[in-house]
Amino acid sequence: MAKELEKTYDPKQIEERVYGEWLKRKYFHAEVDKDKKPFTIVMPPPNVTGQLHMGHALDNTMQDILIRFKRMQGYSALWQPGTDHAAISTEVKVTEKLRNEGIDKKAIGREEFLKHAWAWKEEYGGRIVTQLKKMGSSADWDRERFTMDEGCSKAVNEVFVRLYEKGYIYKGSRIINWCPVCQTSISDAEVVHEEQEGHFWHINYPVAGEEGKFVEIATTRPETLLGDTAVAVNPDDERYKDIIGKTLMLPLTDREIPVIADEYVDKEFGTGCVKITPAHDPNDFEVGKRHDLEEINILNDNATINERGGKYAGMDRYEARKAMVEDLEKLGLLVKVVPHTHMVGTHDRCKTTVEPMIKPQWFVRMKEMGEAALKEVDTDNLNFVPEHFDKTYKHWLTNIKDWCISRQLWWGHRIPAWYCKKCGEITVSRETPDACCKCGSADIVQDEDTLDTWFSSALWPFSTLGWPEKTPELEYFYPTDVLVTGYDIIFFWVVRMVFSALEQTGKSPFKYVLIHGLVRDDQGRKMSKSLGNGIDPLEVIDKYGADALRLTLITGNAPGNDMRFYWERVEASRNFANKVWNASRFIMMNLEKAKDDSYKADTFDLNKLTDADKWILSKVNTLAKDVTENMDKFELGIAVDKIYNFIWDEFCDWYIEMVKPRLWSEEDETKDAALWTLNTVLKQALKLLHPYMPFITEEIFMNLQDAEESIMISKWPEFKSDWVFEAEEKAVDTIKDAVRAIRNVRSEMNVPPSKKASVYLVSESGDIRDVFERSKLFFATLAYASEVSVQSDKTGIADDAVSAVIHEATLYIPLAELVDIEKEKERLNKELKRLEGELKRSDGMLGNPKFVEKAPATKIEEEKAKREKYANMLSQVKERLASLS
RNA sequence: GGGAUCUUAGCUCAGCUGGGAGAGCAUCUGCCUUACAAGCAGAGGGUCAUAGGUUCGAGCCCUAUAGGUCCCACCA
Repeated sequence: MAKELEKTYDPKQIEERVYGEWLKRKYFHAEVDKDKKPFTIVMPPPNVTGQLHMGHALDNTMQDILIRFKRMQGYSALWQPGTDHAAISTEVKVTEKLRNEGIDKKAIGREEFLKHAWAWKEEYGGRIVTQLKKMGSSADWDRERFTMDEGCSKAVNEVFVRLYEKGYIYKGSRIINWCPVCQTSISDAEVVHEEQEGHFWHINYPVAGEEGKFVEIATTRPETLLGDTAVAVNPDDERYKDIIGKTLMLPLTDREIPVIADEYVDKEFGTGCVKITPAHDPNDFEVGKRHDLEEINILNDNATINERGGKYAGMDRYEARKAMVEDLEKLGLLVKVVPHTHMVGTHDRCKTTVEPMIKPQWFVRMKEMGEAALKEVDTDNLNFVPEHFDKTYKHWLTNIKDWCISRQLWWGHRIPAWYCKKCGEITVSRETPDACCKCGSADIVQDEDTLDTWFSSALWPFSTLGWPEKTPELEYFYPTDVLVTGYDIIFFWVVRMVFSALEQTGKSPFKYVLIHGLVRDDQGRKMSKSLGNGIDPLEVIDKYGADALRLTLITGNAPGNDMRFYWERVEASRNFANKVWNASRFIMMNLEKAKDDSYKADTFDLNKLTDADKWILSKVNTLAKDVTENMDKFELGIAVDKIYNFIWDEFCDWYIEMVKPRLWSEEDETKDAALWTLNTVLKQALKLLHPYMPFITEEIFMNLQDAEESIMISKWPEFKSDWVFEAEEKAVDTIKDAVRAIRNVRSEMNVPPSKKASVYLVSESGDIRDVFERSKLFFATLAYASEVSVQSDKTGIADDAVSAVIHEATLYIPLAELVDIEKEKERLNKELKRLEGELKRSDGMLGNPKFVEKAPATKIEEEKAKREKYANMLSQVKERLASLS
């Protein structure tokens, strides 16, 4: 059975082999199984063209932990994976690639371009999935989906048609955000506002027919002057009351524009006069609607000035700005230029400054669906973890505007709308129609635009399960249980999934939204390509193993909080893996030497266990309960911290050390109990650790035992009432106290471990004496004692022995040659002071009538017990001091 | 302008419903003790941002202040 294991854990040799084995045995695959309860997580689909980064690593680790946990608990646990077509970024990449090959996108046309795009997808689409596998992700790859596959596309069309028929999708000419580089409209969510250093140009607009009279306006974008169709002032502004209704000569043009009054204008800001450009500013657009102003578009799609711009036509927007400012100065109309920092909208993909433009686009009406989504989060059907993120969600939904869903791209779901060339009617249809729905003409042409990527991702939780078909999967696995994602895409994605699911399926798509933060660099900066400070998860895996990376990402982190990445932390994780490895190695070595197989018994006579065995069994039992509870609350950081402490401190540093003398001895009659306990507790601990560190736990588990075929599908440890041993826990805790007290004393006296000494334990309590009597063997080892004498008084102990006091007992170590009486007194006095302090605190509480009156009885009892303990220890210390002087 | 969140040991962070301040790393002191030096044993180090308040009791709840971070927002 157990074979020889290397002295240090080497993940490289193991991870690929173990993962391959899991795949081969189909452990990741979840089926509809009426005998089991379903548990479902849908993976946020990474971009097909993307590469694994720390964000994915964290996101996927958390999901994998939850899915492995639930799988072991006996659920039919489905982790539904897939990838996203990522419209803009893929289109940009493919276009770039073609350009490098000397191919012009527009020249080859839509059909041909899409062939290239699909080829690109085929080539790179698998990369991210391969990388996710290296993390140990146990997703059901047999069910892998793609947002543009047949089923998802069908769902997209279905939703589009339904919303259109309901009047929730409409086409309209509105002011939208236009990216001049990507040459497409983008939604509000895709615009990021960046602070930029700019200028305020103060310009005089001459009043028509009144020589020498001007209205001074201030603008940050002077080039938009060409599209001005009014100047607005506040109706209550006394300064400008007299010019309302007058006409101004628009400089650099031959147009005249009116002065209008509108509440929108802030009297305090700028000059109090605002130029109105309805075609290139969202506010001005609104003002224009109110005052019925002409909308003059002065820009081409690539942000050069169009034919309406006269002499500036053809210039780029910034060139035109410069030229116009110069011309205004020549005309003496430029009053001043003031430096001004302001927020400028940029496209989140390419960082280009967006240009507001009026364009015919498709929109989703958000009012009703937004309200439904808003209400849902107040029910138990939808919960954020941590809870406060529901505020972010609500805040966004409260201020939501209609969603612009059309994109002037080729890569994506083409809008299922056809225009009739004859009558102009729009036909919206699930399948390509033969004729216009109104006049029957076959002369129809499909809308050129595609849908926003998020339109299809919004359907992901149910489209991947077969919706709109009523599949068994949809019936069984939907609604899903948990969505794991970063707080940065709550508005992009979570909100849209919720309202889409509510509208289409009548249910919230998931019960919990587990939010995590960002993985930052060691200086707390966001990892980014431009800074070059990103750390490649694959490099971490290569150097330290996937388990170490996973542990690092989970340890010491609370839901929703950002974390910093330190190589030192990965090292610490790796060290833990090695610790687990070596402890297991030690145990297996000893199991091999066992005379019989009784340690394998599922039912072992617990009466044969010693105090130490019962203590650790009781501890691992409590651990199972604590870990399960915390994982149920999504407190993965707390759960893994408890496992770590149990394994390293309690199991390795204490229990294994306690049993060593029994294992060394040939004829110890409790040896089989020790072996059974080591084996049992290790298996329990490995199982609890498995979701966090799947590879190493599997590798050890497979070497350790042959009863179960894999730790992945083994049974999750449950709390067992017959593994509760309170008395033994207390007894061993007392011994640990004694051991620590002795080690402390020895360390302070600089006694090396090699120097053994006799230890005397003196206690008036028969129970305490029994405890030490029973555990004498390991107590002696841990306390570096040559021999241990348990007695009820100080008979036979030298007066100058070093001593240590614990509750209800005093320990003596006669180390005459080493003892410095003064130093010993000093130590005891320090202890005296500490105990007096504790006693004072305790007396203060118990002496407070209000505390005794109002505090819960258990608290008071607890405090009384403490007081008694300290009083007892204090008197021992005093006695000891007295005997020394 | 609105909102969220943070301020705890030298560093990075835990601390769940209020009941004697924790971890990892770093530092210092001993140890090559037959699983592990990627280890073992021990130690030092914190008026929990500040000021009030509620409470028998506050790192935790309330209010204000200071500083940091993030998100949203149409101030030209």
